[in-house]
Amino acid sequence: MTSQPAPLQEPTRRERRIQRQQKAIMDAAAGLFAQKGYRSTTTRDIAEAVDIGESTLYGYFSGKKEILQAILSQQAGAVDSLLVHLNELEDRQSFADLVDLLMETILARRVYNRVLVAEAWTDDEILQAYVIENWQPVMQTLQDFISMKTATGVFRPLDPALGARMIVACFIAAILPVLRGVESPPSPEQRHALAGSIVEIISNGLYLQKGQA
Amino acid sequence: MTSQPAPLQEPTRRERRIQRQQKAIMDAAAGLFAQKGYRSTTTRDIAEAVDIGESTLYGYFSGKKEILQAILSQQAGAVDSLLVHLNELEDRQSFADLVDLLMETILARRVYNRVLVAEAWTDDEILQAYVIENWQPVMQTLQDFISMKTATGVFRPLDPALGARMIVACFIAAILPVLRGVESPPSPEQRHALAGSIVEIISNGLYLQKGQA
Amino acid sequence: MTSQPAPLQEPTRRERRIQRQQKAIMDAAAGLFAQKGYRSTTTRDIAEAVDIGESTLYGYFSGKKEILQAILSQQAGAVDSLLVHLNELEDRQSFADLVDLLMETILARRVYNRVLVAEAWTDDEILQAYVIENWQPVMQTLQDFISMKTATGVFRPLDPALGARMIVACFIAAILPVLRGVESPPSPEQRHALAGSIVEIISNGLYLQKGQA
Amino acid sequence: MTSQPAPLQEPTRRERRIQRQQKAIMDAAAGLFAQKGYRSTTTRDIAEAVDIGESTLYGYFSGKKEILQAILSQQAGAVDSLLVHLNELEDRQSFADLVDLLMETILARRVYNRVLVAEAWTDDEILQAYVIENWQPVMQTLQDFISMKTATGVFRPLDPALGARMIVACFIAAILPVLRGVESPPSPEQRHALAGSIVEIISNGLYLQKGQA
DNA sequence: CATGAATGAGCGTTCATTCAT
DNA sequence: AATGAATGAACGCTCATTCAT
Repeated sequence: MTSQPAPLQEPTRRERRIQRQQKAIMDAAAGLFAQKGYRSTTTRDIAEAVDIGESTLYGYFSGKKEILQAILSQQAGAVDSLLVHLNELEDRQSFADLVDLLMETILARRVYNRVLVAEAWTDDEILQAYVIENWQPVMQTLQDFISMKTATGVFRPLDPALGARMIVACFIAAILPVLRGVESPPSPEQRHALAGSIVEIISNGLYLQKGQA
Repeated sequence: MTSQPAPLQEPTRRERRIQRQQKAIMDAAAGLFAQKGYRSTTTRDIAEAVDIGESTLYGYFSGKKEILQAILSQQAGAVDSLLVHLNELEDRQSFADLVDLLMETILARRVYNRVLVAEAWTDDEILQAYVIENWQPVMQTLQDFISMKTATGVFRPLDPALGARMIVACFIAAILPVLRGVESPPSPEQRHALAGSIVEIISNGLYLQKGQA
Repeated sequence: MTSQPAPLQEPTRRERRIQRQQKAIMDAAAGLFAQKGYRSTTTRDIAEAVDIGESTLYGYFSGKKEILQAILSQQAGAVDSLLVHLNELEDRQSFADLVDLLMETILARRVYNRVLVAEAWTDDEILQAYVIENWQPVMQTLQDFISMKTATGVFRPLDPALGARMIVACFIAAILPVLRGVESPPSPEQRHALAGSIVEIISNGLYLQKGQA
Repeated sequence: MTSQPAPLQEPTRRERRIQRQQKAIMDAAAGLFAQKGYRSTTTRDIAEAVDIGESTLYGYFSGKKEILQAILSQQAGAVDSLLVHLNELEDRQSFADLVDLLMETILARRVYNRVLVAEAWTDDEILQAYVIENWQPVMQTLQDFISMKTATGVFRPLDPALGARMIVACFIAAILPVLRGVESPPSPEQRHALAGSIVEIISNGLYLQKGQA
């Protein structure tokens, strides 16, 4: 008895405090991983950045590797939510809005994504589990969209896989310096304009078409 | 005849043997750096890959870091040679040939380039010294080309910097899996066809133009 | 009473434990440095002598070199305190007491001083920073004392610098085997008698003077 | 047959060349050992100083340690020759000449002696084999001399061992900076004058004696 | 729950010595 | 006889992790 309150669902207080601390550790660690790489970042670096004792980290994560995995996992959900919008992609949905959303999604957690790129670049398991696994549905949806457009004579005949890759490449290239950490993220307005330009290029190419004035 | 004194060029025998050994070390190291990252690759790993004693490495390089720098430096010359072709880029020179050459250049040392990307992603000095320094002239030339085409009404009005970035992004995206090490390099024929497709897309876009049939 | 807040001086508990451990490391290291020399003593040797892990050393000193410097620095303060007595050196203060004090001071940290001699013998910076720097004032005071005695006709005419050096040489020679580690240190009584004999010789020489009987 | 000339005593030509090379190595090594210590001097350092290949050293000495021992052994003979003069030490032989000779002997090979002091200070075997072994006869002779003088009423009553140590201490102290390498060696005239001063002090002390004017 | 202290495993590097040429 | 090349052994030091408090 002794007035034990709410024995079942208790994600309250202590639980939240733990999650807040975990997020603080992940943010600090991600910043360091992005700057110096996972391997060159020491647990001492992380602990100092969060201003806690080095061994306190082990109360929130089972080790350095788990901190990395927690950071990498963060992106999975975010990309999933994209699928909803992608599946609705029809003519009435402008490309620009989609690209804008993709860029916004990636930039929202740009530090986490920078870490993801760094690690996936040298680690096959991470590439598979956190990149291919998450982006495969996106690429597939894009390919299906292209196939449909090609079949209906809207798009020129082209390899859907290559087309999908080009689309993604173009908008990622546009934000690469931000992702890499050498440029500031664009304002929503800038980003929107950028998305428009990219879609213009990818849709109609560099060459001026006749009749476009 | 027989008494050829050869007084000048004397990089013979021993010199060549040293350079051969240095290349063997660099190749082995690059493979390991690409797989596990520079930091996670130990000098013991490298020595075992070349099948020499760990301390023998130090007869050819002053340290682990110097091996990395030798690998990174390799690319500088290759990119320089591109500029010659870029500067000749006129109407009569097809885009496709240029893109083909760019891809060939990058893929020729694809393992070295994979290491370069990995390190430049987390190290600002390497990014500056080995990427920006080398690619800036290439990007500038591309921008100038685009500006010229835009001014003469051949290209649509667009930001030359963005256009240049799109061009590079498209062909790099096409070979990214090879660079990353998860796909085999294309045959020259495949590569040539790929270059054609990329140029087609980047030139005229995804949409089928009227009058193109 | 009991509510003593002690707001200022707080080198308590942990601070003292750290200093105790540092001293234990310094003592063990000094013994090894004295026996085998600094260069031939490994950090593993020191750690084993203190019975701690090798890496634990680095929690108390930043490296092997810092352990040496801590040992060398120890003597500075001790020599400084001598100056007080030296400056009071007048007729009423017997030479013997001064020499006794000098010997006691040196022998109190004889192992540290043995290390100091060893390193100063081959390292100019250490010679300057830890020997000349500390002993210069002592030598100067002795020279001033001799000059004064010479001027007043008590001492024979002689080079004060040479005289000072002879004084120091004689008492150091007397304790050299102890400093070197091949003899046990003398008891206070033995040391006192030794000081008397040395002063007798340095004062009146080996020759029996007329009228001394 | 084959006209083999002089099969027995053949310390000619080749033998002498070997000895000349050995001496060159010993001199270079002694200079380095004196500056940086035996342990901190590498075989590469020595080889470079003699301008030969590192492995060539092993044609003249069996290893680094043997070079050191050859250097240390050099002094043995020199000290032995002193004994002849010491044994002739009588009244008619002035102290000053003896001290002058001692100083000259030590300074003649001052670099070798600096190495000897350095190594004997931390190595008991070297102390025994190269210092005590060589200097014991000298000390003994001095003690016998003092005992005789004391018995005949010329010297004051004193411990012969202490007296002998004082004598040696005084003249070594006078040349210590030269031995250490921070002062240039004195000219023969300077050395002679120095010897006179030292003998004056050690004989009659610092105090002005009555009747000495 | 937080942490200072401790540490084993392993890192990059040096060096005296050997050996084929 | 001379040496460039090679290397095992060992060095000083770092760090992710554990544990007593």
